[in-house]
Amino acid sequence: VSVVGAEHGVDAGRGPPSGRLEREFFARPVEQLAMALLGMSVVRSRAGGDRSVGRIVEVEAYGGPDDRASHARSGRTRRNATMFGEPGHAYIYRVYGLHTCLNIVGNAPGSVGAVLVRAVMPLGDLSAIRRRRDRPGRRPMPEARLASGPGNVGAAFDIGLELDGVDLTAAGPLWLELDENDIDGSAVEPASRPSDVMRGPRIGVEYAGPGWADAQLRFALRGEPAISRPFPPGS
DNA sequence: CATAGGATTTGCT
DNA sequence: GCAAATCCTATGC
Repeated sequence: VSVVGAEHGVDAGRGPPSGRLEREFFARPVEQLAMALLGMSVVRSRAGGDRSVGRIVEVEAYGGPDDRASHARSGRTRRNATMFGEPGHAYIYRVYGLHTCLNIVGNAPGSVGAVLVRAVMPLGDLSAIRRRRDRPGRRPMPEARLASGPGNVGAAFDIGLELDGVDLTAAGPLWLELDENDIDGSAVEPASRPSDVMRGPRIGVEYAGPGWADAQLRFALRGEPAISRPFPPGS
């Protein structure tokens, strides 16, 4: 894994080797990619500003036009165009008129898909994240709640629509790493512990109908406090 | 061109 | 537990 990030002020020489995930990592079926993303670090670097880091703990996989729960279900549109592009880019969309959600474009060659990041455990620059999330006059929320839920991920990491299409493998405002700020070492082999991964139906896709609404495409690291909503018993 | 509703969150009842 | 916030995409006439 190549070491990058100096252009954004990252101390690349500290700790174990660390660097952006590269293109090949994303070029696989979204169901696999979703599981592999659990435990990875997401890094948001604002020009001349703060740098926020967190650990991905919950994701959902969305497929191509045949997936009736996916934004791609009606084919390519202006909104979802990024989903149909190259793996390793950020697909960002607005929901309910106010929240922005972060997706990571993946897929095997010739396929379409993306992984929705539903929850992140904040690891770095907590004050910057709290500045964007805590309400003045109200009690600071628990760390695990700061980026719990797809809309909260967008708010906590200052991910706006202008980041739609950003290449996550290139120097820029947003990227992913294997072990950046991995304080306890538990993210070293993110996809190698199936028993530590919970699996269940995706959230908020009832409209998709049988076979798609209940497809087991939601994944989370078992026991993580930042998980947005409970899984069905036995997950 | 009009309109329904959404891969959600929050605060109030 | 429920409804408001809020806007733009998708769809149908």
